[in-house]
Amino acid sequence: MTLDKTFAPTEIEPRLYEGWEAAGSFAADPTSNAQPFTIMIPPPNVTGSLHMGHALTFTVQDTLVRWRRMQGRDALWQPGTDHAGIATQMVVERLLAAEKVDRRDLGREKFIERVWQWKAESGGTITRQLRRIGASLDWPRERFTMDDGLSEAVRQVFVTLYRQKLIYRDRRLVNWDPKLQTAISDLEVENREVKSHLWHLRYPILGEPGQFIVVATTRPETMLGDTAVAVHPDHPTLARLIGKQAILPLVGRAIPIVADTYADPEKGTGAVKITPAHDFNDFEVGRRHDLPMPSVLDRQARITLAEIEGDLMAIDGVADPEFVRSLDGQDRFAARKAIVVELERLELVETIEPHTHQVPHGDRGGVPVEPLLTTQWYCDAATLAKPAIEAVESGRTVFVPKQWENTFFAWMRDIQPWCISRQLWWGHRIPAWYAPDGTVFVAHDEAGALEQARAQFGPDVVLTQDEDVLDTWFSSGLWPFSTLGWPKQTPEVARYYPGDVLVTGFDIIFFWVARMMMLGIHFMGEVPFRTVYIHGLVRDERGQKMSKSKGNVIDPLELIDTYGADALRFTICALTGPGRDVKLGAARVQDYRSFVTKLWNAARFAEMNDVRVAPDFDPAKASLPLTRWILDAANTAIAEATAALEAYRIDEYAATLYRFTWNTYCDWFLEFAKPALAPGAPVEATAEVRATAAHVLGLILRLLHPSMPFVTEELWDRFGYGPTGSLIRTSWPVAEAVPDAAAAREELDWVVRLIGTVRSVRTEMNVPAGTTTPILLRDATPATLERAERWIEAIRRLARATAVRALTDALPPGSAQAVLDEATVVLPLAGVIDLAAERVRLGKERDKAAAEAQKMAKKLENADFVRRAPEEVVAENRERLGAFEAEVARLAAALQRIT
RNA sequence: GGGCGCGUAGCUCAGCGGGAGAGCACUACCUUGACACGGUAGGGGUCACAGGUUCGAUCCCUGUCGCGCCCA
Repeated sequence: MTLDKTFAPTEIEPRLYEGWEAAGSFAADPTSNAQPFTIMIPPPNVTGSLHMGHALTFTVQDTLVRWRRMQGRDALWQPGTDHAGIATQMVVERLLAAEKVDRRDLGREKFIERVWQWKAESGGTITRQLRRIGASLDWPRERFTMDDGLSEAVRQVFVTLYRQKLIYRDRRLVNWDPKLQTAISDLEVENREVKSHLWHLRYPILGEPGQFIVVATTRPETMLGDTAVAVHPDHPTLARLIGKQAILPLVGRAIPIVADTYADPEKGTGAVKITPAHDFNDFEVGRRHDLPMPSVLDRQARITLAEIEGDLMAIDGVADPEFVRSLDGQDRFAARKAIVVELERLELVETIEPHTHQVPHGDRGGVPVEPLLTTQWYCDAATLAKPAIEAVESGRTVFVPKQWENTFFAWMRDIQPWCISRQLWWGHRIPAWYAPDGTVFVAHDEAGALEQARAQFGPDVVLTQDEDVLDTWFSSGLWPFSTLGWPKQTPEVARYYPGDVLVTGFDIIFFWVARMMMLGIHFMGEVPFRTVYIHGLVRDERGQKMSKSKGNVIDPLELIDTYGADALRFTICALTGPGRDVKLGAARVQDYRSFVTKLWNAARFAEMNDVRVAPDFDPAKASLPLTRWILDAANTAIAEATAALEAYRIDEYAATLYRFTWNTYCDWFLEFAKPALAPGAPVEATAEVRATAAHVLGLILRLLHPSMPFVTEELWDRFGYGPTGSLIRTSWPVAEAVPDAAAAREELDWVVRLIGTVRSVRTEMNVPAGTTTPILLRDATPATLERAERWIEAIRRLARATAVRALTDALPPGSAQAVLDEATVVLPLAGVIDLAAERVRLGKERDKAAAEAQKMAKKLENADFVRRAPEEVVAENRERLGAFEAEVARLAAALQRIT
């Protein structure tokens, strides 16, 4: 079975993964008696390919799932993808554009066919890539948000909420993306800083020739739709104009000057133009003052005059219908320029100041959104939010880290109606049908709508289905139960809802977590998950966000190709602190690849030394200090690793195992084991050491498996710990009592400190590595001397010693000395070391110990400290004072001997 | 403007009331039969700053400065 010199992930990983998948190792078992453990995958977009953010979130999820599965839980990690309405439609439209086809020419039905075709051909990219990082998803359960079953869930939810009046149609301002020509929700709008101007425009006062009210605006092109000018009621100079009328330049219409606190006297000129149909604040002002709300921009954000045609009039030097008509059909930015030029010509521009402000942009289309007055479907989020808020307040769902609950609350407590209709083709079509007179019927299908129509109208009428589709997040919001078969009452729904933990980034707390909470509670009567674990974002090594435009994007698949999936996964685990972004570059992954290699080489060493699995090995029967010591240390590692995972401290879990594997098992245990494994060692000791080495290596493989599934499974197989591919289902280790652990710890601790002390002195005194010396112990107790004798082989190897024995005579000339507990360690190095340097070194050691002792003494002299500090703290300080004082004395004596 | 988070060794971060830590990087030595993707040892920090609470503060409180993010 000889292990290769190095671990070759590219060859081994696919084979292992296929083996697991074929064997059904990832499968949940609804018939099992085990306690379920459920994680719903945040469904990646079907258009997606694996990026570092995915690598982070899926590594964390897989680590948790594999761990719980090993603990014997019936783990369900539910896979699937999201149809991603806008994103997918854009991908297919681009493909069509390459064929010089517009989707409108193709027609809705044909277009949707094309999307499905695209999905069949290219939609599997992300799921293939998930396999590359080792994600143990239960693939036969894979779902897609547009599957029949999930679509049925969507219709069921829509119809139910409609009947409960929690979904309704409303005509109000909506965020309109003129590029994609669809409404979008508040969340899909991102404010971007834009350098522009603030135009101060003069609106003539009606009946007061030569008098103007000056309004400041960032959007002169919307002035055609102005229906008022607002000033603050308490404005010192402008308030007198309230109740008068202004003449809207260019249009010629008279508009009222109204009092409204929305006009901030400190900002701009103190007067603002009110365009209710094209600004959210103005819309509210318009409602308060019952103003007309003409739209002057169409769905492509071009000027349209249809609603103001009748208002146009010619006023010399102020308004010119011909000019206004020339704007019809012009793009909003072209119109802005033209209007400013015309107003300047009319001397109606007072000033133009440079102005930087936040402009809302569509997150997908990337162009400024246009508030537009349209009829859309809305969901009454405020009502649904209440129980969701309550669930988090009462702790039925807990956020980790907890501070994200504040973010959740802040948004949920001020939640706005959720615009759920989209003017797209790819998505869940809204199950609403209209009679010729506009009456709307909401039903599961057309037959249901017809039935309702017959009941209302008597004779059959022709119904047309709503053209719009639902916001993608509407179906994602049902994911925790729609994937389980709901609305059917499947065993899965009963068993795997609610889920245990949702793992995701903070960027979709609003988009997704909040919606799942609202809809899950409403339809299932219970929260969709007990814990929401929020991790950070992946950034590049310098902490910058990865973006294509910056060119700092790292491809996780390339990292996997170069370093292996285990190295990438362990790196992610090690760097994922709570509430911290993960700064990750190839260099880091390379660093942690060394750990994978280290593990591999430790296993090779074991193999070469005939370390074999001993099936009947019992830690409780370990007799040697060395084996008891490493078994005890393993128990500590098991406890720490388990506690870390329970607390979602993936970084601590990784650090604990890194330390235990490398520093404890490799650096000390295997080194100490070498004498016992060497030829000529006592047979019984050799057997116990071998069996223990195998046992603890097995523990390490089990403990590391959740984060490094491939290399651990490979070694598990090669060593024959179990059948091929069985580690994934092997039980998670639990601590097992070790006889006399404290004594073993004390013994090994001393040996480690002795070797460390000797090594330190040798290096500091520049003793050549090849030089060996006896180690002489002065003032050592008989117990110490016996201990040294027991470990003579290890001490020889690790401390470059020829022998260890008591020193009863005078100090040999040219010796180096160090203090270890009650003893002084003496290394006779005549002719090798510089005695003057040794004197300096010992002096420094003594001063250091003396400084510590003095610190302790000073503390203990403080009566307040002795009186008020806890007893054990005072006792500890006394003890340390004693130890330091003894050390100072011994060092001083050592110094004395050479002077 | 409101809120959240962060400022600890050159870098990345852990610790968060009683002895300043890890990994990487660095320096020196070591090609010793698992591993140079290695071993051993070492240097390096007024724990952002200023107050306060406390017997005691990197840790708790207040303020200041700097950085990042979210919301308006």
